[in-house]
Amino acid sequence: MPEVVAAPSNGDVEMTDAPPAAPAESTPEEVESETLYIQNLNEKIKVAVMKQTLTNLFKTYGDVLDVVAHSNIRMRGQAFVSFKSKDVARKALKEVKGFPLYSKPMQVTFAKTRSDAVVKVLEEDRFDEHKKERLEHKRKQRFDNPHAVKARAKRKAEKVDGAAPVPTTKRPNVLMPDEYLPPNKILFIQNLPEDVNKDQLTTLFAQYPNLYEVRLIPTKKDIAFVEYADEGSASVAKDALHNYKIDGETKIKVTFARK
DNA sequence: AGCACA
Repeated sequence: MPEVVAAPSNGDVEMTDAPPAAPAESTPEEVESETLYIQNLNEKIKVAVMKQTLTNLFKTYGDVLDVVAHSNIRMRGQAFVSFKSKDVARKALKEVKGFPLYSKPMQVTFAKTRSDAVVKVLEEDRFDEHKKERLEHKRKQRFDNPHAVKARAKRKAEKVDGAAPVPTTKRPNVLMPDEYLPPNKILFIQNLPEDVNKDQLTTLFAQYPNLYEVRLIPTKKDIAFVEYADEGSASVAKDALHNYKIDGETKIKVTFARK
């Protein structure tokens, strides 16, 4: 379970001098929403963990009403994060866009449709109606699915041709906290007491299967690297030993190492 | 790439 974590940026507030005049040609001016649609999420991360992480990350901008994510083919790598207002969503979008969560820069836009959670809070009386409509719409989509898919693919293809190269490289404004690193068979141990030795650590980490090697850093006595045979084994040990009180008092920090 | 909410 990820811990509470620093916001991705220093929270600089920008004035919203909205330029409503000419919709930039290749930028089909997005309609704002209380909900953000996030893409390019690391698909190795289990959805429960991802949802928890997103909640923690986004609550620094305002109350998070809901986070929806699915692991099926069509929906994996994506999530919907709902706030109580568009203002909050807009601010969050600006600051979080391009932020590398679990090593993958998040792609953030406004969601196309209204979330149940938002309707529930903003217009509770219409909630049932909203849900009815939504499900109705879903039924229809399913029905004429094959056509829709083809038409969509075609439009996409055309669009790609004339489109300007997408500026995929947005430099993150902050360094990724350890907790957001993707799984790795190597663990990074921090906050070790000065006097631990290799044997102690080996004994500790060998409680969990497939330990491969423990490496101490001669010059930095409070950190170490612990390697397992595979990511799964490393992950088990990490979950078990993160915040473990190694000498009865100092909690060690165990995260995946950076690649 | 992919816009959901049992």
